[in-house]
Amino acid sequence: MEAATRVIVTQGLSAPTATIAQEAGVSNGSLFTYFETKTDLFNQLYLELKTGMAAAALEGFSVGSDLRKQAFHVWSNWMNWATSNPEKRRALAQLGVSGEITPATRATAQKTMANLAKLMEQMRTHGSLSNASKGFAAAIMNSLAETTMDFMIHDPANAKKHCKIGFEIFWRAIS
Amino acid sequence: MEAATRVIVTQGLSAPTATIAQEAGVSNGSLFTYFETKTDLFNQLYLELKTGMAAAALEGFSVGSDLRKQAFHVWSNWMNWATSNPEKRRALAQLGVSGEITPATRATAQKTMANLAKLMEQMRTHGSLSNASKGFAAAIMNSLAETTMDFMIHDPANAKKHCKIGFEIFWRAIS
Amino acid sequence: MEAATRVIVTQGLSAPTATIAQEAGVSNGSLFTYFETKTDLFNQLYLELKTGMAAAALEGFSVGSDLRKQAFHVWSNWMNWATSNPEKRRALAQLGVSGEITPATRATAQKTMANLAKLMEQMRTHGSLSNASKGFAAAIMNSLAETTMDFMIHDPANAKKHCKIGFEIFWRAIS
Amino acid sequence: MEAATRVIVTQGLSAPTATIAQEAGVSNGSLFTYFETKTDLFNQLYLELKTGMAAAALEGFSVGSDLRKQAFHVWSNWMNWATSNPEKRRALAQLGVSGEITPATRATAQKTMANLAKLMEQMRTHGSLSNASKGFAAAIMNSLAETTMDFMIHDPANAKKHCKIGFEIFWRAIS
DNA sequence: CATGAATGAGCGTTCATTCAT
DNA sequence: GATGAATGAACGCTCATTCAT
Repeated sequence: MEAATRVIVTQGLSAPTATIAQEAGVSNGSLFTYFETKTDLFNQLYLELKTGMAAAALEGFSVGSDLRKQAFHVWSNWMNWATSNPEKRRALAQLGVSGEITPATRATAQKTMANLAKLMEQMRTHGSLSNASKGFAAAIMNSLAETTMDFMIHDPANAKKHCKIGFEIFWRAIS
Repeated sequence: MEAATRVIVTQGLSAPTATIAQEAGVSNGSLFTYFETKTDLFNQLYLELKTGMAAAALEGFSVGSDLRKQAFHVWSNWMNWATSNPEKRRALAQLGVSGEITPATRATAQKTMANLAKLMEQMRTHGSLSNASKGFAAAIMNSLAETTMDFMIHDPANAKKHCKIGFEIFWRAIS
Repeated sequence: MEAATRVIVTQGLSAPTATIAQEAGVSNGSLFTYFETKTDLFNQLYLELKTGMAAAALEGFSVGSDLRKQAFHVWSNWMNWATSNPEKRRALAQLGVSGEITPATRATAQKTMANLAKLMEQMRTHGSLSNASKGFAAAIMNSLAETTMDFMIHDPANAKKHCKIGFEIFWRAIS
Repeated sequence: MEAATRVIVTQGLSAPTATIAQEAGVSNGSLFTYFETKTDLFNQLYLELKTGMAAAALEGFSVGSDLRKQAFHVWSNWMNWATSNPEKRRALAQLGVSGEITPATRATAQKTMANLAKLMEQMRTHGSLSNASKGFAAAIMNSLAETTMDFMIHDPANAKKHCKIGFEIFWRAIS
């Protein structure tokens, strides 16, 4: 999985399976002992990365009274994960738009983000997004987070500043 | 170009050039009379789509006193273009993340969006994004617009509603 | 023809017909007004070059008493042609080994060299090659001449010296 | 290699790699397991054939007092190799003029012929070619040998006679 | 289970040739 | 006769996948 992540980042999804196997230190044939097809590998990887991302975002999360504090906690975790794992993030992004990921995989991935979704839903109902649909609100929040990550990774010198400004925009947009 | 757009949407960027040629009603060889390579085709298409999108967004735009009105005009145009040309939008999205588009093409494309960028910059300096960098602000605006488009296309029944809500979020985020 | 000669020398026989047409200043289609196929062009060119070479070699040739003088006259002419027309020579060489030249063309080409063949035959019968077959003797003479040409063209500074030494070897070999 | 030799002789260097693979009894893809490119195959084959030829020519060669005997020994070996391996010889000839053989390959091939070159050089310095350059002398000797081979293969009935006459011409030319 | 050679379908691109204008 | 766009067969090469060892 790690090898695949690295290779996808540097070579894209069209990278030969042989390259991934080599990067992982196994023979090209062995790769197919663990993954039936290349697509299967991609789906498993997508799931693993997404799950890892969700777990990281929710780490240390506890339901509390102050929604803004909860939100900022998760936001920080998320940004932290992104800046600490830029490769995973890029691989995940590539996989997400690739057309190789089955609806089933996407659905499973959604489930691992259930708690995140719950928090978002809370924010939606308590703020100005209440008349937006659930999915729309979540997508908006997600896109603001992703954009912030992009800039934190792209411009690490000002990462902290971007993180803070990003959250402020986020909060203003939804509250 | 139209054929390529259609094929990219249904089959992705890895679609055979022969398929694109067939869709265009010409022989596989003829495709290379017009485009030196597949990559060249993709770059030209990207430019055309992006230019078309920018032109659509700015149609009927005139500098006025009320920034919100200007913004809403462009927003509406943009959403209109997206819902009227969902295929172009999807193809453009795929091309944009593909790694096939050269920096030169991206730069040229940026130029066609100069007026859009100017408007965004105005909004940034006159609102709460003034301490965000220019690029960051533009990316935020763009991502909100893209997310809104997604939902308008995905859920056409409520397109108008999404459009309006999207703009409100947008305006709240930046003002 | 001239264009084809130039292109063959620089690009080889696999050069596109379009390139030859361009070099000749006509459209790719026009080439096929004059030559039915690429192979046809090659055959006609081969014939023209070979004929030209033979004519050059025999220029000013007159039957006389001294065989050595006659031989040297032809030899000099031949070497002169080769050094003055290195491109023609190289093109001719490429065509000769190409498998594109039909037996018919080769036969016709032979006929244009009839006088040269006659002289060679005279030399054979009057020297030590008399017990060699006619074709063998001619091939030997030819190969010595070709080798000498190669070195005259390759090392133009010593062209004259190579020419003289080559002839001496030639004369020693056959007399 | 053998398959390639056979195919080159019958179809030329422009023969499809698939044909060579088929002739070798492997799939078209497998060919590229052994040779990175078609050009690479040609270069390796050239080297193998040239090395084989040199080895055959020098077989049983020992430095002795009589230069003529040494020369005739090598000459006989060489002619023998040529008549026993007409396909190899034709393939080698085609490869040699093809422009696909890199200077590096040619240089390596030269090294395998070092002993042959040494013998030729001895003959040059001890005979009438002493005022010819080293390369020129070698080329002359080579061309006489090649011409003789051609006729031995072309007219097998008189092969022995051609061989003997060829050597006599050769010896007369250089001594 | 690991290996890596073998497979062969598939793709981007080329180019001799045609033919409507 | 000249043009050059159109054609489509052909080719070199790649790579996901298989399978004997």
